[in-house]
Amino acid sequence: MLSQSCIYGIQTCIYLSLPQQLGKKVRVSSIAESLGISPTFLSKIVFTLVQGGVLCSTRGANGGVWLAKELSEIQTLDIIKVIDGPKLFKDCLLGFSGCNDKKPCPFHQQWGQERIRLMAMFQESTLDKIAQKVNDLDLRIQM
Amino acid sequence: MLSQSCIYGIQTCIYLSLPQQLGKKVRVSSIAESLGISPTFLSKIVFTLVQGGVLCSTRGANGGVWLAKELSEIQTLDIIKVIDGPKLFKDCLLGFSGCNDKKPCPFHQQWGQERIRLMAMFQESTLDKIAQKVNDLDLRIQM
DNA sequence: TAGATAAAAGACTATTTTATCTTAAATTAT
DNA sequence: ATAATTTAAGATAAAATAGTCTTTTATCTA
Repeated sequence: MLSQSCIYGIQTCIYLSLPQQLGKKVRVSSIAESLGISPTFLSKIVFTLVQGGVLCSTRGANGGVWLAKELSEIQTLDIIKVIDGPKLFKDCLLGFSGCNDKKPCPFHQQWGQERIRLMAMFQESTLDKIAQKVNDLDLRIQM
Repeated sequence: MLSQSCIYGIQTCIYLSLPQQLGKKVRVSSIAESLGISPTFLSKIVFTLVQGGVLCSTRGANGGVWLAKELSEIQTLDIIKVIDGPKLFKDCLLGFSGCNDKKPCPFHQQWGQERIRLMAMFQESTLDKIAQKVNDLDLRIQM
């Protein structure tokens, strides 16, 4: 469904949305430690998110990364598109390159509907709503 | 979403469901040629489906493979579970191993609902319905 | 200005997935 | 029986994904 890199990217953005981190510059190494991810691997994913306009970063002492926009303006869908690309929401489920509305594969219609629902789920899941949910339920970000 | 092997497996089963092939023993090599897949790669996927009870096979001259059950008794979900396993319908979307109803991740509730819809789609898509659809619309199985 | 810090970049390794090539085993037909 | 055929099996290769290690570059602080 989502690549491991994408999962780490979403986890990172959720982590940066929590009150403890929000508005601060956070070191990639401390994110990696909190989430139990390899620091250098995460730094590549973070850089992808920086290039994609989801995060900002600065180097050097007291450097770190932070969310590039307001929580309400970052959708989970943005993160997925930056890391995994749009293929999940574009490609034919059965891999037929010629599949389209006029020449649909057997799943075209139904998968089209489900895909819209999935996209809506990821669009509506903005970081403010996710952070709220995490706090309300006292969730821990943990593997 | 689905692995390439799983896509090939589903394509193969659909191919075997069409009137031209139904009830016959079909050589893997001719399936592979029709679908544009590497014959030896497909033969491994086919063997997985044989072991999983979806297909039957016999070796030797005039050998080949065929569907192990009635079209109405083979769900796309069966094929997916045999090839990709149940992880799509079990694992936490965000990769949290401790995610469950009592300690849900931020997507647990919504993803749970979408996952049920996806499972239903793959359950309801039995090979008879798919074959019917392919014939009604004069679809070609083509890449 | 110098040293410390932390992201960026590059080279490298490991694992999984996808795919190919060759050989073995089973079945049929002659 | 023997030869031809076809799946099964095994070894190998290529590509994508996941992950590590080292060096470079930018930034802050003393």
